[in-house]
Amino acid sequence: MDVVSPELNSLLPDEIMDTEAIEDVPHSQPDAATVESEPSDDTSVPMETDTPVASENLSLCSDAAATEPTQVLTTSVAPDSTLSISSGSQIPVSISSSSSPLLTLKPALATSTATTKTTDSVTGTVSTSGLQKLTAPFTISPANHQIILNKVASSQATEAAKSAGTPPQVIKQEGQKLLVTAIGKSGQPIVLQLPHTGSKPGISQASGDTKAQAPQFKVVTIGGRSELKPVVGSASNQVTTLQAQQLKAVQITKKTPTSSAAPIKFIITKTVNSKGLSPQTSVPPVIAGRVLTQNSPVMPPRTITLSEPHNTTIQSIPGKKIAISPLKSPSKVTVVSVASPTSNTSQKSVALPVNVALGQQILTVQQSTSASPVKVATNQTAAQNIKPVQSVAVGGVGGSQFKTIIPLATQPNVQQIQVPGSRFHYVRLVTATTASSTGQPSGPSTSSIQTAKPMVVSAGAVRMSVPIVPAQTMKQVAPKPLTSAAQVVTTTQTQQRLIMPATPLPQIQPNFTNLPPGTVLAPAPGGGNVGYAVVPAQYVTQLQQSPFVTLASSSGFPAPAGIQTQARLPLNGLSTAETTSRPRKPCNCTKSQCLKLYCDCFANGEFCNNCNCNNCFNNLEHETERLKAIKTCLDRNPEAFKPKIGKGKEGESDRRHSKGCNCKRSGCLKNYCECYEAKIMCSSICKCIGCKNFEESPERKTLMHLADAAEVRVQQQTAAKTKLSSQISDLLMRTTPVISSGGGRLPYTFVTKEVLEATCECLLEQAKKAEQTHQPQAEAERMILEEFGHCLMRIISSAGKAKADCASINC
DNA sequence: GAGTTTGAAACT
DNA sequence: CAGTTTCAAACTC
Repeated sequence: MDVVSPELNSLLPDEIMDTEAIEDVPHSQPDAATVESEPSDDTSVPMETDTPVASENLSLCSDAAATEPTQVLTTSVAPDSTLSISSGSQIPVSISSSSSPLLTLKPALATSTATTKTTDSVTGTVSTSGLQKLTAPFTISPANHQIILNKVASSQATEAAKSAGTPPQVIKQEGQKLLVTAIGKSGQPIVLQLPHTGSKPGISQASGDTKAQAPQFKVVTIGGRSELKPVVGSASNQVTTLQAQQLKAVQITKKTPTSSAAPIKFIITKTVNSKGLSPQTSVPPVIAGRVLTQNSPVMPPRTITLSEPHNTTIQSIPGKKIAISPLKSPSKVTVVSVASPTSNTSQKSVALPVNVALGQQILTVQQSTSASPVKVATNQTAAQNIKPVQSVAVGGVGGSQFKTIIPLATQPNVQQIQVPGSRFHYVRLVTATTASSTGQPSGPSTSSIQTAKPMVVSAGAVRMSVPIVPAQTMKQVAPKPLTSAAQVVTTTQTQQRLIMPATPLPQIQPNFTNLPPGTVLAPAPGGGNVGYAVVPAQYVTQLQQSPFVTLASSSGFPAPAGIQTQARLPLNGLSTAETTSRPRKPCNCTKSQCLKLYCDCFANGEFCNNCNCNNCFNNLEHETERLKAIKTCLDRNPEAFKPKIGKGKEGESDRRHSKGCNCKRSGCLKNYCECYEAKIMCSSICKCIGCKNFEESPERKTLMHLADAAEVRVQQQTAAKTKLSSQISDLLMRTTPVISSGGGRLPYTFVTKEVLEATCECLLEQAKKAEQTHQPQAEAERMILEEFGHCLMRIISSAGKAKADCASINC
């Protein structure tokens, strides 16, 4: 779907063009031709919050205090149009913020015209302040799912938008509008437009009511086939002019037509609009919604236009566009935050690059495998005006990553970090420190800005760890058909790697191309305006006590198991249980501040935790320094954070060191050698001297045998002990009544045949160990006796404990 | 636990 | 790119 004309596309900054498809939704003027089932204005049944929701429900809810300005957006969708990810299934999508009631999009049965009537379509309450939780319960089809959350901060333009070419407006953070769009049946793109009611002068509009009115709109296309011609973006119709409108368009195409397994992209857009929501206004800002149906006979793409009328002002939409990299992953969740221009700012049609300096708020994580291209165009303004946004990407296909977003104490702004050639999309969240300079601070909106909290992706207490599939290519690539379902959950090969701190260092944009997957967004406590930091996924476990941003499904809406259980997904090839249970080896750095690759923690992309290091800077409190260090390392070696051990040449199944070792004295048979440490043999790329770490090496074989024997012994010993413990426990369970009734038994009472056998196994293992290590007889006896003592102690301890337990039970 | 050895990382 | 220095882990005693 080509929502964006080539010209507009060309205007997009290259940094953000790594998206497979970027759709530009220019002036929003839904063309009648594009909208098939577009009723007249009178008949339009817009999105009303009161409207009984059809099976599909998209709601953004916040717990925000009533005092804070909020918007509730409700969208009604034509009955035939389905807003469900999987066929027929309900897809409630709710974004709730704790601070304030949020936006709710309810697809209604009636189709709404694109008109900008205030009463039409979507009404929303947006609270700009307070921590916002975003709950996105949704049904994800097992296969390619994408969820995109867009948070757009828009302010009502106090004045009519100036003609195109005027300088871009400054975004004022006074309120937020949250638009949630989701779901199209397979092959049916859904476009959500939010035109502003206010008329825009100076905008040439070919036709349509909505043209003049919609200063701000959002277009979200979901599920549309890639090959389908985009409903929006055609020259004649639809939402077109960027100049007059604050535009955010997200288009997702779904190639797989029908099956539930078909890739589904779910887009949630949240717009922050503070101004329009003045408390005095009796009528809450209304967003007119329109459902547009494409001509496609079989899988008609649908366009839902949500127009948000601004009674007082017209929002000019600068040409700023944020292109979100194409979603290759079958499923993904992306949150995009865009600050809407303030009222006074002039409109600018020029597409502005999304970059850190501009303070754009885009958080996108995208997977490459899924075919459907996604384009997102958004308005963006100065960073200080941007509202915090958190995005979680759920990637499905292999190489997926876990990302966890942790809310910051202060509202962060999302900034997209461009990593040329990177498979990943990085987003930096920067806390907005100041209110919008240009915007007219309305009472409620202004206060809300200060109190605005980062939007939390889920309301539940569930810690979110979402696998993210890296975008494979930076260039626009024709979407590939999604293949299998349930990839989201299963195919994660995560590795803990650092990404980037949220420190506002526009100049620092390290090349993360080679960063391994597995990242976490975490708050940067000491980071001042640092909103979020990308931290190793493992570090999330360190922060379990802290409030996490969670992505949870509503109670009534069973989220995919993968999402809720992502924290348990494999990490670095190991299950979470393994990774968590096996503590990372603490570092002992003293001089490097743990900001050089000398530090294993840093090299592995981990924060130091429970280490013995001195003057450690590898933590959230030193995000700035850490970021610089990361950049330095990447500048020196772009692959610095890549795993050193990778696959060998094509056709080779053995792993091998990416650079090879340089050992000179160790013979590559000690852990000094990275190859040996990784339990791999040296290869031709190694520069080692006197290497003995090769296949036929007798020394190596000997070492390996010893190591294997030791490992076996350990395992056997562990098993024996486990068995002993279990048998003791079992015995205690059986003897409990005796104890309770008899008033106590001596420990030897518990030495049954089973216990005795287990004890003997332990002793035998100890004897074998002594024998294999060629211990003298005295030493062997000592080891055996020592083990025997341990066994006895365990028996006695268990017996005593059981006795105590029984006593307590009797009491 | 202190000291030594080692090789990767960092530096020149 | 090569040589040197720095650094922290691995190892030894």
